[in-house]
Amino acid sequence: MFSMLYMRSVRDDRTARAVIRDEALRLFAARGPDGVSVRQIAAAAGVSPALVVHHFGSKEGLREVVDQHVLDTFDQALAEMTRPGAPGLYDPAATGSLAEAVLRHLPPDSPLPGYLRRLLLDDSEAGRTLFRRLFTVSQGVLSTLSQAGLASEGNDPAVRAAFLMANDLAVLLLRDRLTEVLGVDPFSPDGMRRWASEVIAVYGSGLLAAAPREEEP
Amino acid sequence: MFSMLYMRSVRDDRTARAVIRDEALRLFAARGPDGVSVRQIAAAAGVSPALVVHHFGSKEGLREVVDQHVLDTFDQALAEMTRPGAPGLYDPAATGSLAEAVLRHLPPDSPLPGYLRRLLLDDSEAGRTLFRRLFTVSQGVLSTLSQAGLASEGNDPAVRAAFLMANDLAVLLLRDRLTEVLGVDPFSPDGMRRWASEVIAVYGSGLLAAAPREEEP
DNA sequence: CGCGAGGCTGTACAAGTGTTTAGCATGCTG
DNA sequence: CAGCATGCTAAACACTTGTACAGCCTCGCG
Repeated sequence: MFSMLYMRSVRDDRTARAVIRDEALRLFAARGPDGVSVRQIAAAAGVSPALVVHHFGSKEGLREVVDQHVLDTFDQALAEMTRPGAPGLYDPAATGSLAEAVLRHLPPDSPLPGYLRRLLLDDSEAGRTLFRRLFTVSQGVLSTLSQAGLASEGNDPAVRAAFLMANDLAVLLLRDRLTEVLGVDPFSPDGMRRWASEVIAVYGSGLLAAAPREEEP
Repeated sequence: MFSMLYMRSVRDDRTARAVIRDEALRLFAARGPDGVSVRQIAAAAGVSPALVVHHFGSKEGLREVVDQHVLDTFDQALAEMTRPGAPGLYDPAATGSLAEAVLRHLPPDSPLPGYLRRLLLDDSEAGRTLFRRLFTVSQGVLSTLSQAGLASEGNDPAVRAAFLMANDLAVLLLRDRLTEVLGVDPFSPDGMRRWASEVIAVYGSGLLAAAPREEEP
């Protein structure tokens, strides 16, 4: 009666496999792989639990596919913003914040930040890969800024690059907590502005420098 | 035959209840409450699973007791190092690192840092309480340093305090990852020295300042 | 048309979960 | 001494978990 094409919603032309992957991504990001059952993923995707196993072999297999998918997506975004001539990243006024830059190119309700957060925190192979990649980028940014005379690599370039990266990631890792105590989401436009302002001030001339007058637009 | 006293090991005079609590603390820190079963906790404590429930009502009850225990222990350590006249914390050369200060007063294999890490990351009531407390301390330190002329509160004191706190916590949250890319545990004596050195440099005069010559003792 | 392949489901199973219950043994108290 | 509370265990419960199996339906190809 209904052809395969009509099995999928008119507004959703993804294959069932892709739907499962996307729903798993969303749920894994929110509750972690151990906090979500195959049945819940299947229900969210509107399929039977057995189909999940059919397409991905096992729950662990699904996790690996989602990990790789997220890593690929992230790499793509990263390549786009570190390509020669890309604006912003090497601008000292941008604080070199990778997290901020990536977030900007994502829909506000994207599950990707949450998933990346878990990758960085849980110790998985994909997480280690991601972290190494980020560290390399951080070292590259610092080196470039240094050669341009916009920053110093310090006595311990590796540690300085790690310090800057860790500070950057901290906002992603503690987002909800910071939102609570500050009363503003640090990833919202307003939050980003306020956060970046302080980061620039401290990175620019240290904690001791007197606060310059706030400029009103 | 054997009195109750001899039921406990000669070298361990804790009550069974305390043993269970401590083992739960250790296992929760390592794998998270959801990653540990009541049976595993009981086995680690050398008791039956039913005794865990007998003493704590439920697994959730046990978690709450452990949460409170950790919070109490932490508050005690915090009170000790923020008491008037305590050395170090307000010393600008100490970077005001709370994490570092607390870590120093703990045995190297203590499960407490790991548990605190989870409290900060998972969103539980105890975690929110802990985070608020830390934020208050951070605000206090910044304010004190400011009044002493050792730092500026910046245009946005709340955000600056949050920034400093988040940076501090990032090392705790990403410890394993940082250890991998740097080749040194940032909480080891050597790691602390290298990390603190860069933090002091950046907080002292910003990223741009030329690196001063490394002083050899 | 016939027929195989693949997407897909319903059912079942073994293992592990948190928790309940009944009961044992010990030490304290009347 | 009698009796009771307490610390503790073994067994069983109801439930959820991941996964295997058998079979249905529809499409595409000969």
